[in-house]
Amino acid sequence: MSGFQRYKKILDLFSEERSSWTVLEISKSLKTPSSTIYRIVREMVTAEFLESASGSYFRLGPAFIKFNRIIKFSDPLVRAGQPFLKKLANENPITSVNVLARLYGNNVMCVADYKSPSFKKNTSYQRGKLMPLIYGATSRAIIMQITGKRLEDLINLENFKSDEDKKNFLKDLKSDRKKGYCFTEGQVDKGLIGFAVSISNKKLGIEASLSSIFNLDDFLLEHEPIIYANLTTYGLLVEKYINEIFEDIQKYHHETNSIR
Amino acid sequence: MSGFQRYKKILDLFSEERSSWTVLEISKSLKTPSSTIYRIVREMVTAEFLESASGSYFRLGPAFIKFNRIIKFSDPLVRAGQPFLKKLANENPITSVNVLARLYGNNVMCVADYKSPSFKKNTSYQRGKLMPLIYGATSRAIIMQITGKRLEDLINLENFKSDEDKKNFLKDLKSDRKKGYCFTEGQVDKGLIGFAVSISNKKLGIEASLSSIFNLDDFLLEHEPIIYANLTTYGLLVEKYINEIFEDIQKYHHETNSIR
DNA sequence: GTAAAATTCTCATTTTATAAGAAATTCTAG
DNA sequence: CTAGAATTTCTTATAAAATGAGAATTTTAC
Repeated sequence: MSGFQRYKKILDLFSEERSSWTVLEISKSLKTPSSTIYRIVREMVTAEFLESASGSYFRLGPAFIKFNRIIKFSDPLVRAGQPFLKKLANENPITSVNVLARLYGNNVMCVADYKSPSFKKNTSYQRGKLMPLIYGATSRAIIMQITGKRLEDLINLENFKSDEDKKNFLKDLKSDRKKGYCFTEGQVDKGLIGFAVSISNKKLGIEASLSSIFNLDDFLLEHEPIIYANLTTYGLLVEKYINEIFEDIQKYHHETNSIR
Repeated sequence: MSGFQRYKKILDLFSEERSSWTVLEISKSLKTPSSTIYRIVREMVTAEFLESASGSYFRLGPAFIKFNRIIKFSDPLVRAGQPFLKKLANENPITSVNVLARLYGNNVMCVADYKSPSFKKNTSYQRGKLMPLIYGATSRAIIMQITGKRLEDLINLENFKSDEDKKNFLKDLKSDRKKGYCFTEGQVDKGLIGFAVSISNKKLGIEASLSSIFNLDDFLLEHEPIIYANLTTYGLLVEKYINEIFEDIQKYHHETNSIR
């Protein structure tokens, strides 16, 4: 355990299900002497990445809330896409959850979401949540823009039920790429269906998707063209705004650099 | 520069105004050789605390979104208070911004906010934003629950305009403590007024506040008792829920510990 | 008030980080 | 496609920092 990993391993213990740990628990879990963990935890408390709670428990610190905010207000994808999610929800013919998601390591992470107020069911798509790479339209619209060795590497890390499954997945990917959008049914949450389009910006290294999720029960075939049209329109709009934000950033850096 | 500080110093460069940096810029800014920064940045990219953007720029990584989510769904204060903010907004006699805030080092940080849809002005109170310790009702309701040496230490770090100012501040603090709530006018945002009550839980180490912010123009004296009653009621309710969450956590840890 | 638990401290030893420059890779403009 | 520039990684001896066992101290709980 060295470098940043030393700290990361501790942070990775914290989850929604288990959000507070004592030093002794951490020490056992990482098989590291408690005197060492005490020192590291103290450092992280100073930096506000951890904070002490009651008992002798520690939990994630407010630094995450602060940096999350900075991302929310400066990340080009979130900045460009967030404002459109509500509009998309309002224009969809039936009640929906609308999601911006992107690649995060070997998973897909939701970075912004808007649920119509009338949408009842809980979905797995909420900001900050990791999603499987190979299930759901949201994820598929992201990987369908990746090709070659990179795609191969990503796919090889996944556990397909069978070789048959893998073949089908790759075939679907191809046809979705041609169609320009994805559709899946119940792959992530039962009773829900998803439509998605790709969002990308090479210069900014953005590989993402915009998706709308509906209750299967609400859905009629006649809705499909409207859903598709909405996603396509807003998808392009988001890409356009990402570009504008990119140019702003460039201009800003140019200015700050020339001043120096 | 050693330990976690090594990493923290880099992260602290990133802000809403300046959200992407090249290695060379970081290197200059921290007066550290670029070969060192390259290594550190690479580590942080692997851990997803940074990510590479276009050009040779780096920005904050998705790890913050992930951990922020875990906090949002597990932090007792946020979990207990978040659901009441909207209710509070709806029961207030005039349009409002409603905020949960807590101590964060030597500042106050907003950890949850709900703005009535009809509230026009932008306020400084948004989740993740740091606020001054000595201005605004939101902050005052937090420090008014701190006493003795701890209070002294906190206050001594602040720059008061004059000794007179400091005296007045301490006097106001005393009288607010007696009244049980705070009121300030235009200390943070011009044209806005704030009311706040304390939220605390010793066992969980929570020193926080619940506040409602209004447009001065909308406000009539007859609103005051209603505002005060709402804040007090919801403040107590939030504290009650924090307590319940605390007991849940205790039970959970008791179970998981006895299993082992 | 006291025993147990939590936390900090000490220090010899091991491990890791540092930084200068070389080497390799990636980008860019023609 | 290619040369040159910019970016990034690698190599290395040396300096610096982390480790962990156990003692010492502080805090907590009853």
